[in-house]
Amino acid sequence: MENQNISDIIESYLKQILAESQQVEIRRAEIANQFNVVPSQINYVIKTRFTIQDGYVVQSKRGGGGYIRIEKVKLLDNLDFIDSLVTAVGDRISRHDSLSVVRSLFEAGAINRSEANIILAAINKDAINTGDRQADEQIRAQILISILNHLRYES
Amino acid sequence: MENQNISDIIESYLKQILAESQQVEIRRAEIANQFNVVPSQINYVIKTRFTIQDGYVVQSKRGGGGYIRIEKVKLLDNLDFIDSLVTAVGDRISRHDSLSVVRSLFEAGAINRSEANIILAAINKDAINTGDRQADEQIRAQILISILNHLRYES
DNA sequence: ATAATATTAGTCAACATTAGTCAAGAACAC
DNA sequence: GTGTTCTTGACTAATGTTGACTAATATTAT
Repeated sequence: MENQNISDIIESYLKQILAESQQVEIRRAEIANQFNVVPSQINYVIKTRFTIQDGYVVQSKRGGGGYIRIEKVKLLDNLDFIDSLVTAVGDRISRHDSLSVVRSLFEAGAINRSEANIILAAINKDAINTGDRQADEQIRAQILISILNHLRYES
Repeated sequence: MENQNISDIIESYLKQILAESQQVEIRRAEIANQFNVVPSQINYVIKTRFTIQDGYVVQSKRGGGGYIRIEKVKLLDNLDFIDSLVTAVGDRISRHDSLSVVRSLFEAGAINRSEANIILAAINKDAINTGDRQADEQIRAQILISILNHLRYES
């Protein structure tokens, strides 16, 4: 049933480690070799699956002894956390990134599963579809920010 | 029963799988090839025969390892009620009228207070404000309908 | 110390691989 | 005949893969 591409597999591998450890440190070339992909694909995986919206912070160093370190971010108290999400949303946000925001809210305990699902219904493609992508991304951002601001005092 | 068109046949094929499994995941091109139709016909079949009214939720992903996943969901017993609200919302809805819709949902027990508040945050003036009143009313309608459709089933 | 070289990771654009949309015409039902 | 449903394909969009080139850091040679 699971029809996975290699990026998904690498993502799973890293998240499996992160499930038991606060952080994971890799050598890019080594992982690339292990999964038989070009090194830059590791950057792609990180860029698309380990963003701050997803709750990860990435640090790296080049040169001899270089590394990429992925750290699962500790959720601050709710207010700072919501601030950081508001910043992350900004003036406009893609559908993909907005999913990460909702997931982060859920994982932080700011919303429960049914609340998350309602928010997802409010920002999905059926809900926001004016025909102008940029307009859609702006509306999506405004809705998310309105909800985030509501969550500031509700919770 | 005799003269089934190809869309009906593809529908049967998928529903046969769904009779034994909660969900089915396909590669569009593969199924199209199997039934000797163009890929977009699969979209047609899904759009006309696997709607939320029928009790199906569809998700998909493009790119390498892409898929279309059809999930059979358990519909709740509030369908007529939801239908009536969807009709009431229509193509566009004023802010004032949308408050009534949310109130109805709350009073019917379809949502609790914090869910209601999230929905209100999603459709209030801060959230939806393009400068064009008619556009705002259309967006508000789409968001509400998307949420209403979500409330049809257990998730 | 400084320069040269080696060893890492980062960026970006081209290409590949999927699914989605839309509108025109065909087939069908009445 | 008319209106609806079905079929098709051209075009679009999203996502993934690859490799050439760049940048940063460490190590070695002088």
